[in-house]
Amino acid sequence: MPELPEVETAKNGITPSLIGRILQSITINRPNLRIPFPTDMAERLTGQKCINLRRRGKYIWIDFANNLTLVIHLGMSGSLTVDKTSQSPHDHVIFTTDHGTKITYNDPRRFGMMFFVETHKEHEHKAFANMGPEPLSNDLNASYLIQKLTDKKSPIKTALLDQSVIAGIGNIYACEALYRANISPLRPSNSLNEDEAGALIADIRDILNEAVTSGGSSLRDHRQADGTLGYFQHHFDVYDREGETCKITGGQIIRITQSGRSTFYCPEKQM
DNA sequence: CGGGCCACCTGGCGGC
DNA sequence: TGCCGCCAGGTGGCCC
Repeated sequence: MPELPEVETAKNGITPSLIGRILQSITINRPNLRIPFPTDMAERLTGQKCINLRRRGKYIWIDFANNLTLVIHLGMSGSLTVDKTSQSPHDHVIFTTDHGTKITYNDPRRFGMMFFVETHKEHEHKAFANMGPEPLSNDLNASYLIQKLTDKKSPIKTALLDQSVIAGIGNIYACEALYRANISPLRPSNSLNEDEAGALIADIRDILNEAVTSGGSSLRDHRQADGTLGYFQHHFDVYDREGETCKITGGQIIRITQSGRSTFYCPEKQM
């Protein structure tokens, strides 16, 4: 599921059940996801009070009163559900609060991860030390982006997936933002001028904000924390629409492969 | 060092 | 109906 809008939706979905609550128990049903769970993860969390939830890029940060922050990444297929009504063999971790609320981490492909950092020392961890600015913050602006792309000859689509350039963008929203900005995904990153960089940033923000408002995108069976489906997938202009007609030019949307990932775009609109 | 390729996993879907 | 190959929202290690 998880690019910035889906991670933000997941974080917001579990926040009311966790803030101010004490974890009563943690059930861990297997030794690892992509990487092993931290040693004594359940013991370190049991009895701890949750005081805040934050998001950085595609990671959720859950802060506890003892200065411990649990970091969760949803990988390709992870989800967090409050009081899930059905069970699945891919329910790997279940957090139970002192109110009896259960928050289930489910992840069929197990590309997700969980680890600890010391609160307010997140940036010392390698996952965050080199991470680019949040796209919805003022840290991202045209002069930053131009400077960051100066020596990059790789395609702009590939650069948008690079979390050290901008945090949180993935394959869907990279395609959608380039479509809106009329920029070909094949353009060398360092060929963008300041106006194009500014327009691209504005479109990235619009897309991400719209998707968050829509509860994210639900591909396959992914759902929000309360079990409802996101619906931004119905607003995709190009993603997964190979062969369909561009609503602006009437041209055909095509699919190409860049760095091993599918790119969807309209060659007539995006130059 | 930048960039490409592949591995990590499971499951759904289309084609034969 | 089955089976098989391909594809999937991400990341990071290895290699040139």
